Amino acid sequence: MSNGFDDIPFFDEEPAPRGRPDGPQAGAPVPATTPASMPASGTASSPAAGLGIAARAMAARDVGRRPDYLSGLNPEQREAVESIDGPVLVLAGAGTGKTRVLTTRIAHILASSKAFPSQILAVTFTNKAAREMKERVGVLVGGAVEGMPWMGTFHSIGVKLLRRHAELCGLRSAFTILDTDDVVRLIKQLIQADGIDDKRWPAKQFAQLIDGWKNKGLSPADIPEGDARAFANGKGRELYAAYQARLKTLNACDFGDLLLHPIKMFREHPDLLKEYHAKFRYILVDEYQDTNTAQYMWLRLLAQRPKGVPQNVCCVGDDDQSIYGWRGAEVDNILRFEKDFVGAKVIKLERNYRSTEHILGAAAHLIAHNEGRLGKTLFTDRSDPDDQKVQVHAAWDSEEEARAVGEEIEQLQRQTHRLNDMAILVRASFQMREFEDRFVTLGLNYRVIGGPRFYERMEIRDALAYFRLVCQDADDLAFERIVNTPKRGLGDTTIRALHDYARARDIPMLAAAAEMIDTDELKAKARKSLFDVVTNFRRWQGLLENTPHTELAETILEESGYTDMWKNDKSAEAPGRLENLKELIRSMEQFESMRGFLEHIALVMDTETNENLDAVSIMTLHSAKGLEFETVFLPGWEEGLFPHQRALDEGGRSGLEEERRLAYVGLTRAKRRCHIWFVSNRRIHGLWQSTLPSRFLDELPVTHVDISEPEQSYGGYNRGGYGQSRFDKQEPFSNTYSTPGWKRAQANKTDATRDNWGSRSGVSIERVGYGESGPRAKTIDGELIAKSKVDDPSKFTVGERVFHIKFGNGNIAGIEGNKLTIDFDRAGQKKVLDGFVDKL
DNA sequence: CCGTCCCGACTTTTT
DNA sequence: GTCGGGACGG
Repeated sequence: MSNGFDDIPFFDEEPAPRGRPDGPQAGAPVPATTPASMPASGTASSPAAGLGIAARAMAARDVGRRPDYLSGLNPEQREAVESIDGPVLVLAGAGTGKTRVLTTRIAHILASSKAFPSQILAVTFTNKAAREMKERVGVLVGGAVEGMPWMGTFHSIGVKLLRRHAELCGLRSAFTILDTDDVVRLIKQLIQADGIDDKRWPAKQFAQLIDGWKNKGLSPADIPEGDARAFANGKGRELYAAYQARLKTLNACDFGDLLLHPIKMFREHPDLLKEYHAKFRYILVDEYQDTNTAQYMWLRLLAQRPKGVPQNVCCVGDDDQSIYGWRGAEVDNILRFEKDFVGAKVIKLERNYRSTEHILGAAAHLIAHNEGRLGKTLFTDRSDPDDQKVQVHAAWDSEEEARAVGEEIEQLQRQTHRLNDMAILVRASFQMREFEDRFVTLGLNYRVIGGPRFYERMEIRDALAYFRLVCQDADDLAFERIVNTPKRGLGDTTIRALHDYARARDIPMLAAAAEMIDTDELKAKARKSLFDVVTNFRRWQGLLENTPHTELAETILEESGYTDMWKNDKSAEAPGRLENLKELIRSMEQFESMRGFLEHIALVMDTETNENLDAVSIMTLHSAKGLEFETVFLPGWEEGLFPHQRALDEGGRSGLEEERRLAYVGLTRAKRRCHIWFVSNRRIHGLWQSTLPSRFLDELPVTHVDISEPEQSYGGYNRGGYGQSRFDKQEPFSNTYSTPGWKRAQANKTDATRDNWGSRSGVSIERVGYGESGPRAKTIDGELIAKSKVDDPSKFTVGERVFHIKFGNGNIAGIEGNKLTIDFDRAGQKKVLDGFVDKL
């Protein structure tokens, strides 16, 4: 995937600033001496002098004694921590102590008095990671974390910069952050306003397009002509520009803008950028493999230094765990680090402290199938004959899979393993349901991580719209959301009239409403309702500064009739919604103002889980990154699901490699036990499909993997079901997809994609004994391949009548190796492995 | 203005 | 198969 860097003007085309920027800027204090020459003992010139007494005591204590935080680090980790000056790339494999290195490094910088806490820029991807970093740095350096305002996600730091300098980007400081939902609604309005058919050109799709452009750091003028023409009868660029203009009038930003505005601002105001150069003495970036182009540009701007001054940038990441390519992450960023930051030191962390040698061996062998990696090999000293190999299990269908996993979990539980130490990691969230159903039946505690989020609930979004409009009366999206919620007799007609009036005069809708009630353009009833709405909002806005925000929030929800609306609602969900609203108000307490709260809610989307309950975790592989469990279950290793068909169709080879990395992430979450499952039949989109084992199973090394025989299941490979996926050229799911998108994808399928399905002909094949008396499995270079019948002549003939346990009777329409194409009487045409059908 | 019915989607997901 | 959004009719 090309990222189009060559087209992007980078800062290095501008002259680099020379020498130290002028004296300390407003904001954080700057040490009087250059960091390099600063004495290591706390003197008047050390950062401690500028801090409070507690912090000073802390600093003195840390500086005065031997840094014992360094003990317990292995040599590589230690080097990563101590190489403070100049660019450093830490390639940290799974479970090699990445977070520890990052946090210890911060502690080390502080302890060496090289910078104030406020002079360290530490960026993460997720709030979860930011929180964890904060906690762990806190353990090391105590209260000094409080003085680290620049530790957070790319986006939260972006907001902070933007709030300070909003006017440089044509915004006011109280700007609203729109979430995806708002963005789509807004775009839809624009598409319709332009007279474009919004059926043919869905707003959602365009929102994703814009998101993609923003990920690449492209503003409307920069997008490739082809892209611009490809949407809405060629109006893509105009639409994007109109969208940006609209955001400005709404005094709003989308997530992409939180990065793009600062980039633009820094480029246009080099003096301002210099201030931040002086400020951020040390920059640390976590999960560097997940950065997209915009983040990369942002980072390079901030890391820029005059010639001769070291760029104190430390990026930590793992190219093998890059699983967010689909949302714009550029693995290239990490692969190119040494070129980008001249003189960079690259440190590999390969000693794994998490998993058994079997798990590591399996994971390493699997990931070795990827090209385009920097190449790390994890190792461990840990070797215990009792360690279990990675277990591969077969099941007839997903129901049996869930049942068997449930049994395994109960058995572990009987051996006094805690449920908290177990996780089920799925490829796609629809897989979760079967496990949930099963666990409900069993009475087994579970928690689903990453499900629907609190803030996405209707009542929460409604309430937030009220709050947003009070804080920022240009927020038309909020206005439109709640102007008729609860019902006030302000329907489409009224809203359209308001909208037109507002747009014609370029004023917010709330202001338009205020004006329109004095005209006779609206019916008396609507006018009265609107008058009430406007006076309410004016009053609430008046209360904003001097009323405690939780109290104000309650007032708003009461006076607007919103709580009453749910109190009068007889539906089953109503009490829950009221409860959620209470919860919302409660959660506001920890913020100092309503604005602060709104910002938090826009940026922090995760809901915390109840750690006290002992429960099995169920989550997607994506959300499992960064976590670890004693026992990990990996169900659904079937072609089409994992690797996912769409990843293959749309991503080609790199799509497949990303799926493989996902598998790698899954395996490396396990500390001691790892169970992989595949099934022969899965219901997808409501239809039963016969499936083939994932090619990733073939890529596991025999030495670290056991195949456990299903006792009496239909679909064990004893029946021949565990077929030669390596040689498989069919698309197992193809029969079920009939959507236009799917057909398009099929039509566009490239040869490159095909190749990935293809054989590895030329690789030597040998037969080795497998297990004691179990079935014999083939291996390729020490890999499993399924028991293969590829050489056997088929026992079936075309036209023959056969029976399949799930699909019933049918006629054989074609034979390809051991795969049969069968026209079933009821289920239509399907491809099935011959092991699953019987002659009639 | 509200409710019902039908049609389409349906990988992963942060911010 | 199931859910959600949109269109249309009462």
